[in-house]
Amino acid sequence: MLYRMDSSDGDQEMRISERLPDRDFYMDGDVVGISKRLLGMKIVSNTPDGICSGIITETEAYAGETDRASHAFGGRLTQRTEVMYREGGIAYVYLCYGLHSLLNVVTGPAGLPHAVLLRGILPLEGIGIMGGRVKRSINVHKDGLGPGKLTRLLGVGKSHNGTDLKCNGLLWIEKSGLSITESMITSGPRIGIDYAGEDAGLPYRFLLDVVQVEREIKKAGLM
DNA sequence: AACAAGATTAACT
DNA sequence: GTTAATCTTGTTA
Repeated sequence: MLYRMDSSDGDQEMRISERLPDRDFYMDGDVVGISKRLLGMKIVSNTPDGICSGIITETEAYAGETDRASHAFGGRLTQRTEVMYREGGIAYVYLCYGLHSLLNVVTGPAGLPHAVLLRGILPLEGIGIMGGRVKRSINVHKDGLGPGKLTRLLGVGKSHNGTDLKCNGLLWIEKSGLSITESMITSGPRIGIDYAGEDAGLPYRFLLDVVQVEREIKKAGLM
């Protein structure tokens, strides 16, 4: 499948498949490392409304059975967590507080229930479609921040649970081509997991400096 | 079968 | 800063 990048790229046209991270990218057992490497990549959704995308700007690592904040803590293998135990490179979507769909990237080999929660995007393509979903115009600096807000903008819901993110189907992740350095990343404790006891303080939340990212986006001609 | 809690958000005071 | 909205899941009985 071919897909034309926006006009500022002139006649540059590239196969999406060349931008899809390979299977090995998701198989890494280091979920913290993947959480950082996902920053600056592009998440894309394809729904009947059209294509929407955003640059991933905030992530959190959930380190499987040994992490008190993880749904799989203690080896809990249930209908809900079963997706986390599959091979990396698929989506884990669940309903939080009965209201919000939260989107995770499952990572690691089968049997290792690691996942990365996507907490923030900088909307890129399909901003008009996103506006329709929230019934007002989009503020790209605010409306993509928050795990529930991100899924609403992208039109992601429980039906996306288990979706393969390694292929361009309904929901996938692409390399953006942006050059992200360690100096653009800050880390801190995860949000909303006070119940996790001693693991609540782990610095497993990662944020991209939006100012620097936008500079990169302009440099790369994505905006 | 019943129940408490939750990886949140928006709209309040 | 506080609170309502809303429902699936995991746990306990």
